Amino acid sequence: MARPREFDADEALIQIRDAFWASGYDATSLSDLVQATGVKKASLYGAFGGKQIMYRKALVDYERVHVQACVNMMGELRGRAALKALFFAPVTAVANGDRRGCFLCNSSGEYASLDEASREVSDRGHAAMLDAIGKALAEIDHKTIEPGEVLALYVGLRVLARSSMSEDMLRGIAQSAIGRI
Amino acid sequence: MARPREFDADEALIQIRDAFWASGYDATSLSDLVQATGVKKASLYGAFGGKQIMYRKALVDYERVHVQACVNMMGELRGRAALKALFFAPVTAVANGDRRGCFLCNSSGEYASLDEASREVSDRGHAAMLDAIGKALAEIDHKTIEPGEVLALYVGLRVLARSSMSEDMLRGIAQSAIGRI
DNA sequence: GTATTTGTTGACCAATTGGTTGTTAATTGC
DNA sequence: GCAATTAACAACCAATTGGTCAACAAATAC
Repeated sequence: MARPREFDADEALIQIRDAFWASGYDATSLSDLVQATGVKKASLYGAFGGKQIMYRKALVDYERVHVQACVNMMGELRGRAALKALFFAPVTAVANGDRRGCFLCNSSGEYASLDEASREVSDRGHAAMLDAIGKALAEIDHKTIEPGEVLALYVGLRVLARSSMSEDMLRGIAQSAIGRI
Repeated sequence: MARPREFDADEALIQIRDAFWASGYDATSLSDLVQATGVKKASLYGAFGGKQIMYRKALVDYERVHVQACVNMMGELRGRAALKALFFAPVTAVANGDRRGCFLCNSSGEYASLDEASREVSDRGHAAMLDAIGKALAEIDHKTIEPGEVLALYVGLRVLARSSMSEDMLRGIAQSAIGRI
């Protein structure tokens, strides 16, 4: 009963998510988002709302797609294989030229710049990761290692992948980590 | 033979460093720096140069003071005690209400926003940490754990300390980590 | 005291920031 | 065909961004 939208909002949200993922909240301007989506600013506002809302929706989308994929993958592989896949994901990402790290981990780094709603999404994502890690650890009957330690290692790998750390070094870390579990 | 500066440049750099440390490069504006230092913008430019230069000098100062302090501390404690201190530093910081994390770790997260000179400082700082960690590991005759794994754990702890992770959880991670070395 | 040098200051700069609004253009129900 | 609804778009908004400049002020050398 009204004029239909000319762009795919889901597709635009993916571009928005990738832009925030690569550069973070503050370093990504509205013009960056306009360029990334090919959608005019006012239309972006009409479809999503303000910048903070776009960021939150981008984070939710990342949680729904990537965090869920990670959790599902770990649930299928189970145990040590699941943790191995978790540690090597950052390595293969860098091997493919992807140094964006993990959007969730990045959001922790700029937690202070986020609004309350985005913080909750970030916290929820971490909780989901912790849960999947805890299950994998239980499957290999590990009691001395905290799930949080595995998460911290993963976050550290992802953050270091954003800097200049070499693929080989990252792989060495992942191998060392999985060898000690 | 010329008019003397009315403010202490070293003191101002500390305020600038703390501002960047807390909020990162993009989220810290010139007005933030003016407010933090109490020095007018043009004087700041006269003493330091542009924003990027101020960030780089702040990072260098962090490296000179905090990274060096960490490296020295580890050199004195040696071995397992050094690594224990490394892992518990983020916990005590949060216990004192300090969730700024590690300026060096934060710079990795916004590596893409930095200029080449700042990246080099960041890399150099990581190398110094790796070196100190490697020495501590050698002192306890540890061959199966990569120094990079310890660094990744530390970075992960520091990044998670910037989000809402509880002090207790961080302490649990630190205890788990030191218990497995 | 004057020249020189350099710090301080506030005004000023163009560009960009996130965000809004009024007009026009599609679409459906009737 | 017309009313209702909503998208698209350009123009516009105040505020802020990083950065500069010219006038003035303080110190020393001579």
